[in-house]
Amino acid sequence: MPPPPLTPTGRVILGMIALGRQSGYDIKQFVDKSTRHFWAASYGQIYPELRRLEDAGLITGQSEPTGGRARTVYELTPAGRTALQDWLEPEADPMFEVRDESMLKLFFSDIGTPEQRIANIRAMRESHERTLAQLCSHEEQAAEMPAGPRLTLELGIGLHRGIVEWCAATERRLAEETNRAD
Amino acid sequence: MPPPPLTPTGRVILGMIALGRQSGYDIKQFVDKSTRHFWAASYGQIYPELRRLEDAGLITGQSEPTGGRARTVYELTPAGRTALQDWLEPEADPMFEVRDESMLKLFFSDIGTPEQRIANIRAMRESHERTLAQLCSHEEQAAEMPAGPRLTLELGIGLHRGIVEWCAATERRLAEETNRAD
DNA sequence: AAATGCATGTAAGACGTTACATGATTTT
DNA sequence: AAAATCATGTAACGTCTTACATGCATTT
Repeated sequence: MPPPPLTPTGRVILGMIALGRQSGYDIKQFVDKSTRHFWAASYGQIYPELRRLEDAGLITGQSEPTGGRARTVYELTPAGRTALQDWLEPEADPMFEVRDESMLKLFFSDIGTPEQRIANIRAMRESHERTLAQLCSHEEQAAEMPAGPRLTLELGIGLHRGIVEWCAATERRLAEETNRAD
Repeated sequence: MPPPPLTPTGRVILGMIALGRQSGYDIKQFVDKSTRHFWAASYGQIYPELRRLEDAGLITGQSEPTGGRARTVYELTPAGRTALQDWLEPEADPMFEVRDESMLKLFFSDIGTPEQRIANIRAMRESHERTLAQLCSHEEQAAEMPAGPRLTLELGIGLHRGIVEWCAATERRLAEETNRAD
C-alpha cells in the first residue's frame, strides 16, 4: 500500500525543514512572518505533526540543546525529500479556502442600515490595511529571500491592496448614494 | 449569564433564514451559489446546527411536507433577529482566514525546477479562472438581488480576476527570465 | 529582579468534511 | 425505466485553536 499522503500541516513542516528551519519553535516563528497570510500553523499542530513525520520516516530529529535548554533539530530524510517533491508537482485542484466574516456581514448587510453597511466596509478596510502594513514591513527581509517567498509576498500585497482599494471606492460610492437619497 | 455566541456556521444559517431561505436543503443550495467562495457550509454542519439554533430559541421550525416528502421550514424568532443584528455590528477584528495550497507550493518552489514553478502558477491560474467563470455566471441572477449579495459578488470577481492577471503576468515574466538564462 | 524570548509539549474542545443511508418527486 | 432533484440526517474521521504548563537563557 502507498504511504499515507501528507497532511495539510505536514506539507508546511516538510517544506520549512527543506528551507533550513530546524526546530518546531523555529518553524512556527517563520510561518508567522512568511506564510501566515495564506497558510497558518499553531504549536498544537506543529509538535504532534513533527512526531508523526518522524514516525513515518520523512524527517529525523536530533537533540541539540542550547546550554541547558532542550532543543530538537530536524532534517529531511531521502523519503521526505521525495514526498515533498511529489507534493510539489502541479495538481488539477489545489486546495483553496477562504473564510471571511467581513464579506459575510456585507452579504447580509441589507438586514441592517446603510450606515451599518458602510461602517462594516470601513472595518473591513482597516483590518486589511493592518495586514497590508504587516506584509509591507516584511518586504526588506524578503529581498534577500529566494524567488518563492518573494513572489508570494508580492501577490499577498497586491491582493490586500486590491481589497483595501475596493473598500475605499465602495465606501465613497455608498456614501454618495446615501446623500442623494436625503 | 449571556447566551452562547453564535457559532461560525450558526451565523450563515441565521442570515440565510433572515433572507427567506426556509429549509436546510434550501440553505445549502443557496450557500453554494452565493457565499461559497468566502464562506462554505456542508450538510454535516447545517442540519445539526439548525437543531442547536432551535434549542437555543433563535429559530423555530415547522413541518411542511411537499406531498409525501418531509420538509421543515424555519423562521427567526425575535431573539434570533436580535442575535443576528448584534452580530452584524462592526467588529475590530473580523475573522479572515485563507488556506491556499497553490501559494504554499509557490512559496516552496525554489526546491523544484523553474519549469515546475511556472507549471504550478499556470495550474493556479486555471483553477482561479474556473472559479471566476462560475462567479461571472451568477452575475445575471445577482442583478435582481439586494445590494449585499451584489457587492460580495463584485468583490469576489475582482479578487479572482486580480489573481488570474497576476498569474498570467508572472508566467510571462518567469518564462522570459528562463529564456534569458539559456 | 523582572520581562522577554527560546523551546517543548498536552488536553479539551470546537469545527469541519466526507461518505453513507434513506426515501419521495419530478424530469427525461 | 432511469436519472436527476428534493429533502433529511448521522457516524467517523480529520483538523485546528485555545489555553495551559514547564523551565532555561538573555536582556533590561
